[in-house]
Amino acid sequence: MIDLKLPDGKVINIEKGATVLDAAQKIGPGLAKAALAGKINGHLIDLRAPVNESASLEIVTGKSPEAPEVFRHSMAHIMAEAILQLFPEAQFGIGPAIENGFYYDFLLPRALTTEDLETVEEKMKEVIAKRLPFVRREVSKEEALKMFKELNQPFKLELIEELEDQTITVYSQGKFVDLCRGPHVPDSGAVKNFKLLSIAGAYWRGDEKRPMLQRIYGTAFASKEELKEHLDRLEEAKKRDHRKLGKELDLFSTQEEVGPGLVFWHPNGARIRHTIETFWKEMHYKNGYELMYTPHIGQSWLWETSGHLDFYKESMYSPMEIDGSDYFIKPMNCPFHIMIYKSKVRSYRDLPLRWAELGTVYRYEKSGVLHGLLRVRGFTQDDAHIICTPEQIEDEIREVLRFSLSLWKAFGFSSIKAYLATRPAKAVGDENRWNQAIEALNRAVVAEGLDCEVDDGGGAFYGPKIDLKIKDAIGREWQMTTIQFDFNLPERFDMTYVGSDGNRHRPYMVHRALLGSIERFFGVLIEHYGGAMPVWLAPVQARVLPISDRQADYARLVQKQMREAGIRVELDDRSDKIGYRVRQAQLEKVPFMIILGEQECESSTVTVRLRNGDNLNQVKLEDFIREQEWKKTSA
RNA sequence: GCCGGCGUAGCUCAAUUGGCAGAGCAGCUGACUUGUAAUCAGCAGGUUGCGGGUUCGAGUCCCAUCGUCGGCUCCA
Repeated sequence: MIDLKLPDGKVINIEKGATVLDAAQKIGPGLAKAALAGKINGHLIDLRAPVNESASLEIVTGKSPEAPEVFRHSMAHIMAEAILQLFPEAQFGIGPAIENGFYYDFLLPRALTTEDLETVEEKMKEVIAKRLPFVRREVSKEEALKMFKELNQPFKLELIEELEDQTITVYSQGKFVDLCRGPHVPDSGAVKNFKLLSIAGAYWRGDEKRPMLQRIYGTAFASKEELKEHLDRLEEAKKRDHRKLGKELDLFSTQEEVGPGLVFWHPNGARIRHTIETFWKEMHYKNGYELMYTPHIGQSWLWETSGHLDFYKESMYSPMEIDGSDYFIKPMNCPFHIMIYKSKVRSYRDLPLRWAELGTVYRYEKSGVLHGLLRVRGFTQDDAHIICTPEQIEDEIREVLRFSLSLWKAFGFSSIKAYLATRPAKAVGDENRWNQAIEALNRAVVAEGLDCEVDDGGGAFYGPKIDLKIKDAIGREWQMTTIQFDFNLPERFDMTYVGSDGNRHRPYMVHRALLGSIERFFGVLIEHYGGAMPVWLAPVQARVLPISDRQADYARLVQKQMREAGIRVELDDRSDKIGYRVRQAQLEKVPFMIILGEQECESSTVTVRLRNGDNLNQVKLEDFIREQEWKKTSA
């Protein structure tokens, strides 16, 4: 007999070699029925796996946090079996569980269509109905190689050959056999709430030189309700798509005749951008930054010195020749800021320098990766460089982080997580500096009470960094802020300052972009608010709607007063019915509709319709103006 | 860049097996003077992304190209 310690502290005894399912049975038949897998000493294992020694045991049910990974992975196998039935000659790549779902990569004799998804789904339902057991087997490496050779599965052979272990586990259900570590649900009937979502091309092992496989993405959840919730979320995301809203609200466009990835800001979008940038500039001045403007192009010397022409050239636009010299359009602002730094001798008394610029850069992005405002070829970074002494670095980092958080709060984002990336194997800069930098980043995160994940060795070769990911209104994470040390450029450009000892020293340099780029930020902002911008950002904050011509004079007076109060206000006195004009303002997501009829005219008041349909009935205009936040003041 | 889908009026979308390119909204003109998400009538709007080809005939089929969408990859 062996002891199994349960999560609640209780200990049960089972026979050595009994299965997890036996143990679950012993705890309770209800639990055994709901069980999907087990967890022995923290490791996920099959329900039918034998337990040979005393350990801690947890039964994984549909409600466990580990469950989705297990049943989604099983779902991928079920899909693979469906594909095998439809295409007996199919070759299989990999099929893992992913966030919210699963996928599997196949090499098939023909391209799949969206109709095929339904066929595959039907087949999967058949497989599920059969409740085929997932059978785990351990075989020797040679045996495995022989097995998958017979099955004509070259991708699997490649994977097996790379495995170090001499014992290989394979899982099978029905006719489908797969190389797999497991665990899986006990049988194919254990999970049925799924939907196939899309087909996509995917290179074998992500390598563009290897064959392109066809990937099917699907989603699966423990309950019908959760599945529906997820599908609704996808639907909601579609509604909020910034490309759709950008067109509907006339915010921006890209134009085929001009070039992909180049953004046109229409008047409405430009209004919002202007408001964002004005606020951003005020905030920077208040937080001790200086603002700068630098050129858009520079001679090749600059990019040779910075190293960009060595390792970033494929992302840069080709040079243009001017008076016999090559000029490149800038993909980054840093070399220009450095040139300002180097324009005179700097003393330790001048530091820290906080230099910011809304700098527009151009990068060549592969055509296939362009995406609305989120991935473009020309964009404006809200860039800054902090140049300081070693003694100042800690305070500076803390300050940047604090500043960043205050900016996010102002724009209505509160859920933020930090990701710290440390020194990779190949890196420049001496280790002391790296350590000091990482320390500073670490302490700043702690001081601000941020959740932080550490990516050990995930930093760039030139320095460690902190990225901030923000969560939007429907729970999606976006990587926006980056705070990045650079031990490379100060060396390459030989940046120095004169210390109190009269000697020259190398300053620290930190790149940081808080919003990231204005374009990308705008895209995220649109999706976060579903196009209904908060009042201070709305391109049109209020629209005055007189019921008939008889209120025309009063309407003009109201408009004038609001305009003089600094409000972006429009008058819509067209001879259409009020319902029509309300509808239009509503579709344009104007925050306030100022309705003026006979009654308002007589009582010298206004009635305000809000975007949510609520009314402020016959209020005094001054009171209404006073009570709203028309402009965000930089705190 | 690669794999696959899509591209018809400013927008959203129709157009049997290849057989006269159409509707709603938006726009313009006029009437209506209106109380909270669409008043009515009329007018105008197109080289079906661009270029080739097959065919008596192409929005529809084929090739190429551009753009876009879903992914892969990249994001020093």
